[in-house]
Amino acid sequence: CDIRSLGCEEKRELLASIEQAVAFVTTMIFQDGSSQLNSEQVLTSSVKGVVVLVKSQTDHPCPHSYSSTDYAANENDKLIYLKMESLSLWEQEQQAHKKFVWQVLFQMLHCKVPIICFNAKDFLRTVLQVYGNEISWKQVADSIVLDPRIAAWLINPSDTVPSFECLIEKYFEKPFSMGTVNTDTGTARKASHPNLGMNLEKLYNIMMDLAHDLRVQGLWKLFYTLELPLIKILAVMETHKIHVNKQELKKTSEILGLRLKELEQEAHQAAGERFLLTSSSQLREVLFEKLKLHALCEKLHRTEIQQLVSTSEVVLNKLQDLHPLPKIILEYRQVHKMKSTYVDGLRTCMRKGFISSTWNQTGTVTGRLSAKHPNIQGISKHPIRIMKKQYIKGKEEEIVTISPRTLFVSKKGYTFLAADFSHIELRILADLSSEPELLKLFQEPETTDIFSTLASQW
DNA sequence: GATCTGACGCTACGG
DNA sequence: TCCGTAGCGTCA
Repeated sequence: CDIRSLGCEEKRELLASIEQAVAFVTTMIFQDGSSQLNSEQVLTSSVKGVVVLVKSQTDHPCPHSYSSTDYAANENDKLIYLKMESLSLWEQEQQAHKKFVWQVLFQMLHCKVPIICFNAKDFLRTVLQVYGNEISWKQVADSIVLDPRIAAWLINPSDTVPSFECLIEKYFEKPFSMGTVNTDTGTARKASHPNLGMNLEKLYNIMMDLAHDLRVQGLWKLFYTLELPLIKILAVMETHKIHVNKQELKKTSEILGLRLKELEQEAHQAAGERFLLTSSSQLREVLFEKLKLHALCEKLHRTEIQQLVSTSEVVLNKLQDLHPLPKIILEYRQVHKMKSTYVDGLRTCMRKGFISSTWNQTGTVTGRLSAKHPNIQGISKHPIRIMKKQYIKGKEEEIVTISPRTLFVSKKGYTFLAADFSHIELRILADLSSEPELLKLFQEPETTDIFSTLASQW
């Protein structure tokens, strides 16, 4: 039911049944009619509302006891729709509706019953954003959330983007066709999701099966104590914004652009022809077919796929003394990377002077996190120094230092703090193994680089 | 002719 | 030292 149509008494009943629920299965619905269960996640489309399947106490004490193909819904289960978009209706009515939706969500988040959601992080972040004034992140952090996608990834980490359809195929044996979503009319209502209730029911069963598999594989503790709490942490992180120095960014982009033009001219002069400096194949032609520099240097690294002589940093370093061009290219690449990725790239990620990365919990095969837009884990540590030509009297040129990390500005009254354990895995290994040589290494305070010391001994 | 897509090359990060 | 990420770029 759409909760807007409920009377006072029915609302009370709904809250009561939420109190009694054994689980919630949720998905967000977007303006274009798609849901979180659709594989083509359209993050550009804004959120319309949330559909919740409220699972009541079933007659089956153990959810694993029935087969995966049996996804008949319990008739006591309730399917509710919480509208979240704000339309220009009567102000008062809207406020009342928003308040009741919040009551429902608040109760769901607090009743110590699992909320099952495919891509739970996006759901929690949206709740935090919509109800930012009424809710503290601590309240979200207290909730119990299960995400089938993360469970599936933990079982098979090389499958980094398991879609809902893939999970269905896997856990319901035979291929399954998603309910066709009415996208051609912009007014797709709940009626255009005839299968949504069934899909949520399936999602519930999939989660039960995945939970079973996790236990069998000894991964449950990892899932429950590490991956699940992390969902909420990442959701909160994504609602926080980092201020970026916009003026400095613009100024830096211009300085770098000027330097690139200078370097391009120098390169063309050194090469004796015009060519595209950013094209490795054109550079390869100049260096090795025209100038034949590879003849003067043995054992040059080749490219991975085509096995051509590489123009990588390693190779250019070796060619430095043979010709002026390699050195120019090296500087060009350094400056170009700085401009395209850390300055202009950062600017495209900015909204109103701020950035906030998107964190992917299931994006790697090694268990690590990854970040994008911007990839905050990949911002260069090292400042670069460039010559800035200044046409001011008495000052021919000056050296400007550009360090990408200083472009991020902490909130007023706050400061960025970086904290990290030192060689923690190796310390744990030393402790657990009691290996004498390893222990000795940590007891010697003068050891500067423990990895190279260790490598030399191994 | 303009635009999109996948393959490939290069380079930053952390560990 | 090498691996696995993200991102920018060219080219067919």
